[in-house]
Amino acid sequence: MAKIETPRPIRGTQDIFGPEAETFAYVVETFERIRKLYRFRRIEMPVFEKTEVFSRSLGETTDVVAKEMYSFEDRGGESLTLRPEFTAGIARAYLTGGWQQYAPLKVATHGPLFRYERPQKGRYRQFHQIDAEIIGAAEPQADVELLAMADHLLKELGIAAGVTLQLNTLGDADSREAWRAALVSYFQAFRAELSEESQDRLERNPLRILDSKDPRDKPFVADAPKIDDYLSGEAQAYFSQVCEGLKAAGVAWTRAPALVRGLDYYRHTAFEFVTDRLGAQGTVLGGGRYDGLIETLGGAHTPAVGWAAGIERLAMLVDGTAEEPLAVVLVVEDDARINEAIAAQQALRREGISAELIATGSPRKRYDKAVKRAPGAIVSLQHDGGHRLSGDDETDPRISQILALYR
RNA sequence: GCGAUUGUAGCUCAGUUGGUUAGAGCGCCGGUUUGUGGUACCGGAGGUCGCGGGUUCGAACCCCGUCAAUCGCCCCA
Repeated sequence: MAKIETPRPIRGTQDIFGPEAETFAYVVETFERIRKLYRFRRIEMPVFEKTEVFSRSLGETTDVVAKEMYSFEDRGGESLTLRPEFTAGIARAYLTGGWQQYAPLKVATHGPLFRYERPQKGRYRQFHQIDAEIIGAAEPQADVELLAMADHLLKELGIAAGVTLQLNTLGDADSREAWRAALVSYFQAFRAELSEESQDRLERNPLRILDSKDPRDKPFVADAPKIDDYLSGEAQAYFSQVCEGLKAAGVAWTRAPALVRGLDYYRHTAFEFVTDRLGAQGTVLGGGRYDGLIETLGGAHTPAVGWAAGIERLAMLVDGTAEEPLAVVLVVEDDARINEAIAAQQALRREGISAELIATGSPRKRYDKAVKRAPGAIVSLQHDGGHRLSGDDETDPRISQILALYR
């Protein structure tokens, strides 16, 4: 048989193993615990949807739709897309699954997402997020609850130090539009002095100029019109209720007037938990209120707010989570005793004591292998029919009891 | 799509101004030590030096191309 060249993994995918996989699981388990505490209901979502689920909601940002999504045709010629985010799919399910009856609905999920991007630190083509949404709640308390949960989660994960909550409001639809118009006319005046990217953004996505990294843009950004001057009374009241609620909940935050969302369906609250420990990819958890989204999918006007966080990025901030220590290693020094060892091993495991068996390779080396596993106790089954148990004083007394049964 | 950096054993890395059969540690396999908590000794297997081309008497090393990884730009729903 001709030997083939081993297929390479797909760019931007990862095989997660060992301590990293443990940390990944730790993040998910912690999220599950917190989400139950806040009474968010678990949902499971399909990994792919009709392309329009995502393209409709993304609207005019054609770059994203055309270049950043994993889209393909199925055998029936229908365009499908691997989900690049949770929110649009959840909004679709809310409409097609009759979930309106549960409104206001608090839901949470996690799993893989796919974006066709060049991988870099903390950014992969298949990546994983945890996600929480409140659908059908228009009041600022919903924003507060979601933010409090996020803050709580980061603290439980032990990564809150060095992470700050940046908070902004985009106002209601009118406020947002007025601000946007003011930004466009402001930047238009300096057009030629802006970076090429920002000149481009002026047409496509003017709000994005505010978080340009180009030093040529920074001086103009500093003096750009502020959203606060364009907020309607209602929008202002909404934002201050969110701020007051966060204060009551004991959640610290800083105002980030340049924090924006590019898509039109975002309203009011926008937020990101940011760290400086992850290089250029500093956002650890982000979200906001998307009151306009569900309408773009053909539903009734439905207020909603949510956030998502990259599991990989959270895991990078968590101090290494070690694999659970191994309780017992059984060393078979006499091959005739292998079945005796298997029986004892299973008995230990049924008692909830983790156990491994070493019975391969040079008999002389087996004990050394056991030592390297760093178990709580080593049991060697010897040629004379007896066994020797070594371990420290904390060794589980059940071990001796169980072994006695399998002499 | 663009830029920078890096590709040598399963892993982490040496490898001199270009010079004979390309090295170490760890891991793996075997032997010695009859061992009681990661640490000893001896030996073995394992390498198209990312891939292709070029320069040269001679290339892991220099040049061109290509692929991949990492980090950054763009984008960030």
